[in-house]
Amino acid sequence: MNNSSLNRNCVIRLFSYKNALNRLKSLGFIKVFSENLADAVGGNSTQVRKDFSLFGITGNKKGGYVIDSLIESLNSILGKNELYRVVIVGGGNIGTALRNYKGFEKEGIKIVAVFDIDISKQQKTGEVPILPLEDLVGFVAENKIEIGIIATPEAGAQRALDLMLSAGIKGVLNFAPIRLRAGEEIVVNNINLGIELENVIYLVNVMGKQKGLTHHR
Amino acid sequence: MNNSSLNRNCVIRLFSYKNALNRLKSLGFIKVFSENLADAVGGNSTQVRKDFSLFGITGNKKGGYVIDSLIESLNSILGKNELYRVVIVGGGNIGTALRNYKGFEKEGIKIVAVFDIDISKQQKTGEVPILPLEDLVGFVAENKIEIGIIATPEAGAQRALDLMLSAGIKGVLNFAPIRLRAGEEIVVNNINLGIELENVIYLVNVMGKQKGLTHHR
DNA sequence: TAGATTGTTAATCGATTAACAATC
DNA sequence: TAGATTGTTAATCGATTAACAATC
Repeated sequence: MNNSSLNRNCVIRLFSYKNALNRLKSLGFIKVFSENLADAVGGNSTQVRKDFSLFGITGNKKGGYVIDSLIESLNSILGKNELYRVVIVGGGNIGTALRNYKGFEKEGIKIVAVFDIDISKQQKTGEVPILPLEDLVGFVAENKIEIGIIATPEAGAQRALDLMLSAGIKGVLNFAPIRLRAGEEIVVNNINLGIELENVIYLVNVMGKQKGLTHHR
Repeated sequence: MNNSSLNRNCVIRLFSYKNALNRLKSLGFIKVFSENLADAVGGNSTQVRKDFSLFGITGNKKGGYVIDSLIESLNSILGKNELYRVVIVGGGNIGTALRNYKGFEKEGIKIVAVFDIDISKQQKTGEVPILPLEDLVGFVAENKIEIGIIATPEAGAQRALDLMLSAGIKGVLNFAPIRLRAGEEIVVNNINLGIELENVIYLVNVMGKQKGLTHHR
């Protein structure tokens, strides 16, 4: 664990392994080999073992890995036995979709509130209320929320980040297509939907000329 | 252009440069230095120049780059003077959000139809109709669509991909949290929202111990 | 045991960064 | 010219993969 290769890609792969393991488990499997896991996530078996070894996870020399205990190890490494509460700023298309997205629940992620400047969008009641933006700082501080999602238009994103920061949020997933200015004390992970789609388009165009070039990420 | 470093990250950065340049242009700027561009996308100036050099883009030894011609070069490299038509499979939260997402238009991307198995969601009229899934293959073939988005639940994703493939689609942006089986002849770019958010959570937790570790992607 | 699989070291590969000559 | 900036080569850095000993 003192190893310096605490690498972003590696962590992402750990999450993928965990997802795949849960799927395998629900299919009734008890054990896996590194080879199976590699297939499930589209990697190679050496890398699976290397990733595990980086975090001190070990299996059985011949018998592979016991799924249950592997999931347990991953959960403890990835810090996921708790429920994570998340707020969203921006109640537009993306914000609303994420508010209703079913995929978060089973990962222990709960969207607790959405904030928007547009008063007409307000919904003070309901399981996930939509509140005015000026309530953000108070709400976050009071409920000790650490994670936020920015789903505002480009123009509102920096302000959203600044508010979040001042409220004590420590990590942000940003969907606004702009690079945000932030200090060292906050984690920002950017998803730019336009760029992701354009990237597919570009690769398709390149593929027209060169042969074969499957791209999985 | 015969250089083999035709690298995914590099292409993504080219898209970012283009976005930043459009922004700078709309602010009235005429020229940029590699240093400015690096700031705008959060990179470093050597990398900017290296990326350009890989694609044969040159500037002026002292005067930096003229924004207009730089945008033009990038557009021709990234293949973006055309309008790209895209279909979505899955009319749930994500699919609907993407259908209405404003950010695509200015990138020359147009969502032309959404397909869903749920008949009750159908909307045959309107600018972006929601059609039954069985119309997908015919529609795509007839309109020569090359790019698709999968926004179905996990269970429907592989079928969606197979249908798209058989209809002649060549590139897919996949939001279903599952690794799809596809041949060499199709580009698949996966976005797993759960994993992206979990990654933020993980980094925040790690940051609690280690100091500073801003993460921008 | 023989075969299969893990865990790790060493080699390779690729991407980023530093250094610097060219030149406006 | 002197200073600043580009474009590119070489060095570094990090991540992936290959090889293989350990062993169940």
